[in-house]
Parts: sequence; structure tokens; C-alpha cells
Amino acid sequence: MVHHQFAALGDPTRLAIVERLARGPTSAGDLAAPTTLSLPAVLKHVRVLEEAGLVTTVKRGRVRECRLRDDALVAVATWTAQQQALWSTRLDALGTLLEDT
Amino acid sequence: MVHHQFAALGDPTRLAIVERLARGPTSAGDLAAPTTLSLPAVLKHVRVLEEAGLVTTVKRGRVRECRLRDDALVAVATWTAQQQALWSTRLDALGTLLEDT
DNA sequence: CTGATGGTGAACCATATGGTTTACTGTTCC
DNA sequence: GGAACAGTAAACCATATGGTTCACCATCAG
Repeated sequence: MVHHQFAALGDPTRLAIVERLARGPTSAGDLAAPTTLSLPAVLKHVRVLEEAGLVTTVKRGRVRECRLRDDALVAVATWTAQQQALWSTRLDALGTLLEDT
Repeated sequence: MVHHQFAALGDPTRLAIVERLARGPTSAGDLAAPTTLSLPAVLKHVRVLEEAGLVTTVKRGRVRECRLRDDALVAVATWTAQQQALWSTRLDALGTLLEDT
């Protein structure tokens, strides 16, 4: 169900969160700090990313640590590669067809 | 602005359209046929894909031919690779750090 | 010419989404 | 214990989204 991941990454705020998290884990508060959004808003986004299987969070004391899942983007990467492969082989087939005629 | 592409691919109907189109171009009607949706609905989705730079369409006579752009998925692929690279090098760094201590 | 076909535009509708504020809980620190 | 802090839950709001139907236009086939 890769479209969940795409949908999650489709929001600019969430995309930024993932980019941030790719540099290393942080607290929810630190994710909110650079933005103009409220903490609750950011936390909602984090939840969406969690449900899409892109992010995991743990609560340590009163702070919630967010980290990118190791396997976060493999589904996206493989889907993309697959479609590109399909499309390019089709283009190749068309190319050789044109050569032959 | 890769989040436009992600957003476009985030809808299951549109994802299916792209997968269909990766096998080769078709008319809008042919895209709608296998679904339960109305033609106008499908055409709206095609427009979204067009604006995201994933698909191009031309009108031939009374039928609109839709095809996947050759460079449709490169932005998605490169973004994904980039983030994976960042994240994995960070994991590596952590690994060697743990080894050293 | 006429009828059927493929697509388009517009109006409309229900629901999902992204955001807010406010009040509350649980931790940490002095 | 009490103040400040990080997060959470809930209620609420505006707008975006995904869908419909209906009327209409343009093209192809007979």
C-alpha cells in the first residue's frame, strides 16, 4: 500500500519533517521550533508519518523522540524503480520497432 | 517541489493511472473503463497528474491520449535516494561511534 | 445529415485535511 | 511541594478534495 507513503510525503510540512529526521532523531518540540506551526499541529503530522510506516516515536520522560525508520523509503524506492523500468523498456521496444521499419 | 508529485501519487486512483500508463499510453476513456468512476472524475485526476508534471496529454480528434512523461519519476527517485543516503550514512556514523567506545 | 461517441464545463455535495485554541496530564528541576 | 515545561486531547473551523450529475460541444461512422 505505497500510496499511503506517497500521501504522507505529499504534504510539504511532513516532507520537511522527514528531511529533518534523515539527519537524525529529534524531539517533537524541536521539529516544531523552526516552523510557524503549533506543537499540536506538528504532532498530528508526526502521527500521520507514523501510520504510514515512515517514522517511529518513543516517549522518554516528557519528551517524545521521533526517528526515521530504517526501512522508511524502501517501498517508495522499489515502486519508483519498477515503474521506471516498465516505462523505459516500453520506450526501448518502441525504439527498436522504429529502427526495424 | 517534489511534494506535488508525492501528493499526486498519494491518491490510489492516480497511482493506478500512473501504473497503467507505465505500460503504455491510452485514452482517457480507457483509463476510466476498468474503474467504477465516471469519466469526469478520471479526467480530473489526469489533470492533477499533468500539473504535477507526471503525465502529458494530447487531444487527437475527439479522444484525449494520455502518456507518462519520460522524466516523470526522476525527481521522486533522486529525492528518495538522497534521503536514504543521508540516513544510512548517519546510521553508519553511529555504528562506528559505538564500535570506538 | 444524423446519431452515437468521447470529452468538457459547471454546479453541487459530503467528507477529509490542516490548522487553531484551550484545558489538562505528567515530568523535571529548584 | 510548586513552577515551568513537553506533550496530548478535544472541540472547533475553513478550505481542499474527490466524487457526482447534467448540459453541451466536437468528431466520427453510416
